[in-house]
Amino acid sequence: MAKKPGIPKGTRDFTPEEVNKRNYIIETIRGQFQLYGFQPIETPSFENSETLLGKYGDEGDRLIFRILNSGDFLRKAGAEAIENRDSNSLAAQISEKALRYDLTVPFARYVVMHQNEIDLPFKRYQIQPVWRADRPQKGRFREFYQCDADVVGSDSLWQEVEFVKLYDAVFNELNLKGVSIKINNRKVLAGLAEIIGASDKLIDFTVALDKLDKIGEEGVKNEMLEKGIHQDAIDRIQPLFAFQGSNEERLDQLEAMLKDSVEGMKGVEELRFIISRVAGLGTKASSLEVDVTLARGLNYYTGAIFEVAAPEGVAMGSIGGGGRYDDLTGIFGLKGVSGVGISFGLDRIYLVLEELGLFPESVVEQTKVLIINFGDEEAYYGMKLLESLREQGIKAELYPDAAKMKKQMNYANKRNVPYVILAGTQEMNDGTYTLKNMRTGTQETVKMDAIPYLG
RNA sequence: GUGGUUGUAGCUCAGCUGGUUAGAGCGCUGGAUUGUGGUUCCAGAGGUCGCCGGUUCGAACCCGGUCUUCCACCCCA
Repeated sequence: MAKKPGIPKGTRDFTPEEVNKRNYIIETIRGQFQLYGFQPIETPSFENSETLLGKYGDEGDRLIFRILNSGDFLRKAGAEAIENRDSNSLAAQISEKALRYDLTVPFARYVVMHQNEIDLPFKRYQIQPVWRADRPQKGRFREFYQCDADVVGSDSLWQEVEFVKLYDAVFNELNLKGVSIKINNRKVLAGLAEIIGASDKLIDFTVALDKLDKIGEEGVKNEMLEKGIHQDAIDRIQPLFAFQGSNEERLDQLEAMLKDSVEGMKGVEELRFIISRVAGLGTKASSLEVDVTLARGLNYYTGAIFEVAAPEGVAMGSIGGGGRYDDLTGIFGLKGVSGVGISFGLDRIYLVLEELGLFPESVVEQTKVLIINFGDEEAYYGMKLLESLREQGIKAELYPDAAKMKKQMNYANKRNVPYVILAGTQEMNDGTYTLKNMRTGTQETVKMDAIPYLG
């Protein structure tokens, strides 16, 4: 007997129902991307290792799936690395390809390679799976979809405003209310580090600050101390731990703290612009909130930083993120091209919609009409009807076998098919068919050429 | 990558300090009902107890390893 099959940790099969629901989300996002003027591209599922490695920090490198070379690669590998059991050195010699880790770096690579065909500013969207060798948890997989929209070649803050509106439009169409779009700015974080004399510890400082809602004020302070940030420096940012009020009030407080930092003040100014314009334009399903503790993607973000939190009460990590990276393509040799973009986490949005029961019923309904099969002659009769139904755009099918009535009805019932058509010798003689509503149980016999109204 | 947790029928779960042929509900198949499903009744099928090894007269239960699940770190969609 063959061993029971399985799939790798952190991957999933999707049932027809799940695929339908996923497609509903994808089509909603895709539709809004197009409405906002983004154009689709796709990139390979794997890239040259050197394209990816070193772009996401040490932590990121660890999570990149690497692809073993083909052939007898060990023969060519350096004996030294094997002898010393040096995995890192050996890996570089026996693996030269790696699975895509996100969609942003491949996009940067794309822009550089296609720079002569692209008209700047270039707005692209991309909906594809990415892979991370992470340890799975709820809402965290090793294979998952990102839905990205980015613009390169424009420094305008109107892009940031547009992205907030885009987020809002998608969540509104998905009927997902109460989403919170958090925004921060790398320059503000850099300014804070600067005024406390910890510019060299920017990453440690912000990573600690980012954990405020998780480990609390004391936890954050302890972590900062552990990272070598002095107590008197921490005291100077004390107001951060008691940040309150409206976005404007928070920005006022920030400004007061950052008045001696040119960079910090620039960050506040940028935030002010985005906040005020979005406030003026309004949002439907989500709210935009300044969150000074937000510190994601610091390895490449240089301006705005976005993170999207599910509505309150839903235990889920962020369902989206993004930000601005000046010089996005610099790592691949094309200087002076700024990029800004956002990402939707399809798999997490799915879990949130599922938890809140927000999938429309129509997403699951597939076939509208099932024609019962009483035998070849009757099936032939039914086929003619099938054709006209399909011409009307009504999803319809014939039960392929002349199985027992009960079995066929049961099949329709379990698959949630709302209508069944019965056409046997009686109907064939009269030139009619019988249409049964499976929800109400009522049925009527109508002329063969009458297309049913299926409400 | 670190620490913990989970795994028994298709699904959700019982299963006593280790002791005969491992159970329930739901689902599934067939029948009651030869052109009428969802309700009801009757009958039936389905499990190498995640996998490998060990302890024991005897293991679903104890021990070790491994895979998987979920959780906390790390990090992140």
